[in-house]
Amino acid sequence: MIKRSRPKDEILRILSVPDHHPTTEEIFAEVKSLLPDTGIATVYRNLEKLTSSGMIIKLERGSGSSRYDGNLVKHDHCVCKICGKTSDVWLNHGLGDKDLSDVVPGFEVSDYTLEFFGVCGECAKRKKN
Amino acid sequence: MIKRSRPKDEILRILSVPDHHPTTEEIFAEVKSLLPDTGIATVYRNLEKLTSSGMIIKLERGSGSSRYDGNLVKHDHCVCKICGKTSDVWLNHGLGDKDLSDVVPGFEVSDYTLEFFGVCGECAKRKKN
DNA sequence: GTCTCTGCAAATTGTTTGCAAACTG
DNA sequence: CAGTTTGCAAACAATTTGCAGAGAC
Repeated sequence: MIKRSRPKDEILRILSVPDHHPTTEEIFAEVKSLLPDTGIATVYRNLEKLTSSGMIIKLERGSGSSRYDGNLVKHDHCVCKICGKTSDVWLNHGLGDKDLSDVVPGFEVSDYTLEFFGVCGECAKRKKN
Repeated sequence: MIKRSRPKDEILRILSVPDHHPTTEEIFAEVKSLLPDTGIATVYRNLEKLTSSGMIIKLERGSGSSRYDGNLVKHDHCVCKICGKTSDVWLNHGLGDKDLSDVVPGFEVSDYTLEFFGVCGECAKRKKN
């Protein structure tokens, strides 16, 4: 059974901002600014609990701190290779409707992740100068 | 300038096996079985060098050791949520042909990753018993 | 009251780095 | 021989865990 707590409420509030995909470190910093004696372990434990109970989505990063998404409606993301900034992408590629179960023979597929990699607007501008 | 070496050659040989996506640890174990005094750092350094020179592809895993792919032809993967086994997926979703540059406005997209998650045949069988 | 959640510190995991010696072209 | 690569050990970064006390239902 999952109980409420101040840190958990704050995390959910932070992740309710549209198109916002903060890293664990960023979430920790924001929670700590409001609840100063929050430990990083609490943030990790809450993010894990919320993810496994399906209330938020974990965006696993290859390197660096994981990011999280509070929007449960299926969509994709684009990730800046330079600063790591992650934004929502709403593309109709048809995968969302497709019956994933027979996409791969002999594999019970239940979900997918589509990520675009590139350079975000700010980093592109910075590179020019 | 990138020079050849026994460990590097072994890594490339291991990754030339079709539909084989070993983790760093697995690659290390296989190289070490042939070249017993290979250090793990050598494997990491070679994988990084081969990846950045475009000779192999790194499959970043959210958790656990990264996997690598020696097949440079663009394709997708499916990943077993239980054992981590990763297999090639050749699907014509049209993304490969699409001009990625205008998939996301204000974002210079240069590449994408599509991964399916589910349960592989072996793990499905094991779960039944 | 019971079971979950918390802060803290220590432990783990996957990866990277500094160094002097060995190897490659 | 100049520049790259190696093994080793130590350093790192992100995350997880053990514990005793505080908090939620």
